[in-house]
Amino acid sequence: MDAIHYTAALVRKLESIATLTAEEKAALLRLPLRLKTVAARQDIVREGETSSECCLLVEGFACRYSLTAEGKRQILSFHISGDILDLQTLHLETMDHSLATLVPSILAFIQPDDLRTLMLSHPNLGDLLWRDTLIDAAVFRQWMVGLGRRNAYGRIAHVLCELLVRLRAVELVEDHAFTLPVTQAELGDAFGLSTVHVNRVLQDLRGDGLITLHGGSLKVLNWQGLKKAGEFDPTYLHLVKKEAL
Amino acid sequence: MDAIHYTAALVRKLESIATLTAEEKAALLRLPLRLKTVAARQDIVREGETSSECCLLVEGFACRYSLTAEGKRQILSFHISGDILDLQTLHLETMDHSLATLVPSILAFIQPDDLRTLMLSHPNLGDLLWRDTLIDAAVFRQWMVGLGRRNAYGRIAHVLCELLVRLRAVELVEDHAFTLPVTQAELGDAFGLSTVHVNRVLQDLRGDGLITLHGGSLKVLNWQGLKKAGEFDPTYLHLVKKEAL
DNA sequence: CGCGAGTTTGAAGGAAATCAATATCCGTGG
DNA sequence: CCACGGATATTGATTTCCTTCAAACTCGCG
Repeated sequence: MDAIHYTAALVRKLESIATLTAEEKAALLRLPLRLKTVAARQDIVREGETSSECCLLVEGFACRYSLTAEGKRQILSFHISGDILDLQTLHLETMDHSLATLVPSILAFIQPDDLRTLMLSHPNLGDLLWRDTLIDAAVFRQWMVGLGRRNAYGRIAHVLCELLVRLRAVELVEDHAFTLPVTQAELGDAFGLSTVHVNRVLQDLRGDGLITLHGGSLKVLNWQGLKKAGEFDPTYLHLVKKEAL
Repeated sequence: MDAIHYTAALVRKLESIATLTAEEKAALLRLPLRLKTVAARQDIVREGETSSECCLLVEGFACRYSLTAEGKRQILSFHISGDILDLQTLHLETMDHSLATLVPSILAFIQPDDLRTLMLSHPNLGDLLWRDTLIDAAVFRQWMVGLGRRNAYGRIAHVLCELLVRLRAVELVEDHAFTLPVTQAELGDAFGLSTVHVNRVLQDLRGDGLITLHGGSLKVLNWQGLKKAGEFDPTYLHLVKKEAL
């Protein structure tokens, strides 16, 4: 990340879901931030806590998760550069789930009051943040469809599509390839699958010539095929620029 | 529903998640409404449509759902009296899922502009509506945990707990009993289960003395047991009055 | 080189789906 | 008031997808 403006990631992300005026961009860039670098696999906020700041993921990869009584983990969403992780602290007191980094990341904490001031002076930005939380909810719903009604192959294909489109919207995709810094165990936690089965499904996806995946880098070889396998329709992401898909 | 104020259901619901001033209540009750009665199992809005009004469920039962390519349905949430069904039309253009009634219902349509005017004059109500959409998202997340990490028995137990608590918050529960106007097929669509399996799980729940269910009426016999079976913790509903649970 | 996290493979077991049939409920009209 | 018909619920038998357990393998790294 170039050093100039850490909120640039946020601007770029918000521009992917709406159009900003120059003044709005400037106001976003003026937001006071408290920066923090965090190692991989560290909790950012934990279920039950009352977090007093909103957290912007400037660079890195994070996830939202919840633990069941037996200690099983369900990952609820993945987050990328520019995502505001806990906008909900603006309106809800206690966290009903946890947030954690997946790789070493740069976080920027924003005072809720600064955000409120910003929204008062720029109502459109307030609407835009609300829009962003609604899109998050749409992503949850789409995952629910996968968990409830798609088999493992379709579920994994679907999220890979989702990640490709979201990452491309913030210009983190090059030549249909992106970094997926997630272990197979974590993929399993995200889709309610065992590590073993995730592994087998990934092999199928490779065998069917849809993707390659090694180290943390994923490349989509057959975008049409992957979309079809995951029944992926990007409408729910409500991006302004429709992708050439 | 007593005829006086159809928005009373909304006031009661919002009061379950926050405290309202007298003036705020009055402003809500002044909202212009277009009323409509709808038969059971009718779509209210369909995926892909652009809905131009916000829909308040005054009385009845509704659900949110999505269809996969093979025609499988995933129910995403259940809605009860007082719920605003598509607040998202305020900020998102196209519906990424559908809404339907489950029983004959009374709907009240509100013009987004009326809502916007209301929020301008009463910023707290705007915050409150935002809070409501955040709570909806929390409910989605909780269902995801169920779909991904709980077995059929736990999933069903969990939603029954959720419905009891939500219905009690709007005073629709008497003596641990409420109407659950949902077929076993619909429960299956909600939890990613087959009708057959839902049936077997319900028998287990009955056999374990946790509930009775006949016709559309459900009674919780053993609340502690049901909560335990569903690992239910009502925190995520963010209700103001904590229940005596 | 050797260690450990992550990945891969094999075999066996289980939760839930599917298929198929029967039973029950409930509203409607005779 | 009862008989009928369609929707819903129940039951049994079989199959499938995925889990669990256990072990071996690979790769990056100190």
